[in-house]
Amino acid sequence: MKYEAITIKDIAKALGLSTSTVSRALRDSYEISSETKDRVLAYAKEMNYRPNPIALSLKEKRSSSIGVLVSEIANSFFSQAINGIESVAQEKGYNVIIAQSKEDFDREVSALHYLASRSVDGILISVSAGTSDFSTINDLYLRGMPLVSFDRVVDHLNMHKVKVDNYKGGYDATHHLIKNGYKKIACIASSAYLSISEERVAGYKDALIEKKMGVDENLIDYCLHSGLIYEEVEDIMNKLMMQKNKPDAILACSDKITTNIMRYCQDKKIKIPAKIGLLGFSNLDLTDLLTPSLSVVKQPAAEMGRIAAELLIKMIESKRPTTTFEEVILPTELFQRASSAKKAKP
Amino acid sequence: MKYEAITIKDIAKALGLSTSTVSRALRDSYEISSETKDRVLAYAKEMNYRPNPIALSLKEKRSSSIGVLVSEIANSFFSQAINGIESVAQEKGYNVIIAQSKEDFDREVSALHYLASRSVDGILISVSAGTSDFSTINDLYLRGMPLVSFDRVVDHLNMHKVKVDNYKGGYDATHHLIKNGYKKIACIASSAYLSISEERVAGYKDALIEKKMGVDENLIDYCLHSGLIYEEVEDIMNKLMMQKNKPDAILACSDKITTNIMRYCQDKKIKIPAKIGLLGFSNLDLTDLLTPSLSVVKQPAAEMGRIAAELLIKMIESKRPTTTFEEVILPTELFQRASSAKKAKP
DNA sequence: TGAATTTACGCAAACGATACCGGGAATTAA
DNA sequence: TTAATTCCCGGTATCGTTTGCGTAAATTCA
Repeated sequence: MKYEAITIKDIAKALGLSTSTVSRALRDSYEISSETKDRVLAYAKEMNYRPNPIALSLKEKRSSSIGVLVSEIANSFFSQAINGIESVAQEKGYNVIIAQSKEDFDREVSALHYLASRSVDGILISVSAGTSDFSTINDLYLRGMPLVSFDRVVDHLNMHKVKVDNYKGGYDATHHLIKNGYKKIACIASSAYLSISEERVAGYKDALIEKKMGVDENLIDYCLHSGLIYEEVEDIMNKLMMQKNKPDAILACSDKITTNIMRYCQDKKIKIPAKIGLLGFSNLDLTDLLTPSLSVVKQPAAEMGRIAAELLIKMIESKRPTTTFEEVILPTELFQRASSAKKAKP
Repeated sequence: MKYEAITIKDIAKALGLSTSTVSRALRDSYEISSETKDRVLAYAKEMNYRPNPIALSLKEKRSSSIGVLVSEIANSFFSQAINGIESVAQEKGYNVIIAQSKEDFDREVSALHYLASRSVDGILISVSAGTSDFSTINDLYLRGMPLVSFDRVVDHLNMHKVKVDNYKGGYDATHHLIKNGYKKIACIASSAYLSISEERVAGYKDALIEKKMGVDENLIDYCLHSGLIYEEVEDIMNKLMMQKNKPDAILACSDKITTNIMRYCQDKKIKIPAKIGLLGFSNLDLTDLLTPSLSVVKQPAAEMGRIAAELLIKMIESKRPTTTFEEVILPTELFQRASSAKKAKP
């Protein structure tokens, strides 16, 4: 069943004019008499005429829509980011088309191809945790597709980047744990492919080194799927808790990892923070209401989305190809709560 | 800056063929010799040819995209629903274009017009809490736009509906509270305009009446913005806690209302469930980890999204106009946890 | 009055792809 | 040898819109 709507041709036929006259009348061209304009406008309004955006897209070679590729929509960070993106897009007259990679490289590539085949004017991308090959993205860049990466940016590619200060986020979080008396701090990061993992871990390491605490590689681990699967976190936690140098605190570097650790500790009846301190990167709204209330590093998700969307639309609407790329770095925010409370002196 | 891509014309010119021949070769028509097909296919592959979806849309009068209108993307229920929608759409070759109304009627109308002007083949809609006038939706229906409403459905309009058994959800929740010894159960619902509010409240009332507990209208209140704004919930809670017939339990009928009540009780140091029991509709992942763990009525959000998307795509792809409309009703699930624990005998 | 402008509109091409129609060349049948 | 097929392929209209160009009619100017 089709949704049939009135076209410029219908108006032309009804009023005995040519399509060009109608088109110009609707665009208020100076070469159309005011009487004709009035007739056309009145009829168009009466028939509720709306220009066909697809025909316009074909003509103008632009679709007025932007693609957003994230790993998982049902993730508080990304849904907040999309919220920001949508608000900017709506304001500037762009559609937002969303796609999710589910942290899978193949799905990411096919989603990119799908979006890229000229159905969007630009793409906002946060790469999947499973992605180590960026040739598809680079191909798009080389072919002139406006791209902006956010959160999980790709360091060595030429494009605008919007991210948080992951190094400082990791550093501050670790520093806070140290200050609160934790001695053996483990770090569970997302996929090692991601620069955000690298940076957060670097901040973690430097905080330890600065306090002369030494870095134990056995206390550092990575989740290929960013903790999306519980078992992934479970395995790492089992390994960590079995080893001789057992941690007394954990820095979790993504939302799902953080909450899955909480779930693990609840299952295994490991008391937080008595047995183990916990501090995680998270954008969930309710972390303050959790048991125990969760210390988190929060990212300004909606703002990242807004800034990324603005950069992208600026690129799309620019006459000349963009040659210099910005890297916008926003601050993270540390919320100190019960899950990383000061450790009782032994 | 534009993203230039190869067209069928370029291939035709390069190989000394006509566009029609190239088109047929690409579609594997029988009237093209296998040599020509091979040449075309090889060249197309080499040049990474992809058909222009916009040109196709114009020709076929379909855009292969569906619009989704929700009140707020950064809401666990809707992001889970969108997740389900996206997975079905992706599978069937449709783009998903999202728009949010922010619970505002005007934004809803303009978003609908935006989506409707032939840039989508159909629309999935969950109406905003501020909507009492459904003429825009009805206009779209009359003009043949395929529409499916989900969650917040519109009762008196002709369209497929996918929802949960709100009545039973409200009834079961209230029954559970009664069974656990609560005597004065308040109910805070979303906008009174929404049928989900009406149905949940009806279930609540019937459960009370069945136990001969009587319905006190002073214990029932509505949030025009579905609890999106904290102050809205704060005002209602203040009113409830001030009045002489103070409730000893609350049934909260939406995600944001539930969590904002928890926040309120934490602020005001009102102990849950000692001072007041709490049970809410919610789709958050972490309700089991909250303090206290939160009793909830959960909706199968992703499944609702999937079913709604399937119904919509079936409608879009149907040759004849849809005349009979389905109403799919899914069960809710009640999770009994600490926030509504059995009341100690006084 | 005749020429030069201006006014107000129509024609047709273009965007990329598809499909109907038609036709030349090669093959087969008579 | 000629007519009838079959095989391949090209021309062109079409989708809805914009826009450069052309051109009658109306107006202005000399």
